[in-house]
Amino acid sequence: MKISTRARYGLKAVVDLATQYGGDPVAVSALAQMQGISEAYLEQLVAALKRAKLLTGVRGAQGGYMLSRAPEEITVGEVLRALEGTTAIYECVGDESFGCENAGTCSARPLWLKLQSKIDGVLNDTTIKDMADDYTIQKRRSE
Amino acid sequence: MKISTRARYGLKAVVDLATQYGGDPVAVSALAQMQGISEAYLEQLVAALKRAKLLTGVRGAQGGYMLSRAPEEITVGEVLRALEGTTAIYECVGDESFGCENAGTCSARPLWLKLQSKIDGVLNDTTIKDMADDYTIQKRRSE
DNA sequence: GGAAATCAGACTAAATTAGTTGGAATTGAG
DNA sequence: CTCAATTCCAACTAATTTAGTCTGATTTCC
Repeated sequence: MKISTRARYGLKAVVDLATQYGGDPVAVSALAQMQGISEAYLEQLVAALKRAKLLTGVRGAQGGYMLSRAPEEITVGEVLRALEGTTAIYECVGDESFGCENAGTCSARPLWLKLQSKIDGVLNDTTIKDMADDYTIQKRRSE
Repeated sequence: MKISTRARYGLKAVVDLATQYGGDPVAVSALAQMQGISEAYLEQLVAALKRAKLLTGVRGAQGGYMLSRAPEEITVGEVLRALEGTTAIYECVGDESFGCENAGTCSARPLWLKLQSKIDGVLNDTTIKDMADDYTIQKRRSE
């Protein structure tokens, strides 16, 4: 039940963009440097976020990426869905009501559903602004 | 953030054993048949549950496995930890306080911690008896 | 003694995740 | 006008994890 590096790097990038919200676009190279990861890899992740319309790209020199909406209007759940496709821990409890013929007699399903709803609760309730704020507080503490 | 088949098959087996609690040991072959999966594979999972002392094995003919404790005294969290090693979605929020040097400035960590505690809440609070009961209700409905 | 079972562990196959590579298209700055 | 900085696109490779098989030894009831 691990979280992928995709999700972690991507989410962190969104939070980093949130701290620059309202300013100039930020290049992927800058975002990659902040996290100490490969620019090419992060580019891929950022592209997925753009496809989901969470980010807006500005092409050409001095270009980069910006949040499409205010940090308080983007939830962590949206970001993870853009990066991982779904937040479902198991197909049979996903959004797209995948029809499992045993759904009626499966003893584990009620648990997976319960767990899933708790998870989605946290994810859909936490915004990027919440995360950016936590970050700022922690940064201040460590200085 | 998927749940492995290991976890699903193993947990289901524990629930199946719960419905026989107090009776004779149940052979892996019988458990495997109930789920329609390979006996050899399930044997592996059951062995992990035995190592964690959740199940007790009875060797020899007429042998099999039994729950070591009453269904209401085994939590889903224990079962998953036995099968998957941990329930941590990411090392840095696991039990074994893995020391990440960036813990102080990592903007994502508070989220992972929050999510992790919700997840553990559900898992440690749901017992095998709860699951077995859900199963019985569902079975009755579908008959 | 033989059949039914656990127990043990190495092995293989499949799938997923992580990351790289190469290059085309766009655009601001000089 | 041209060049450097950048997004954008897609196919490729490598690494890791998960799923599942195979073989065989050991124990114990009948």
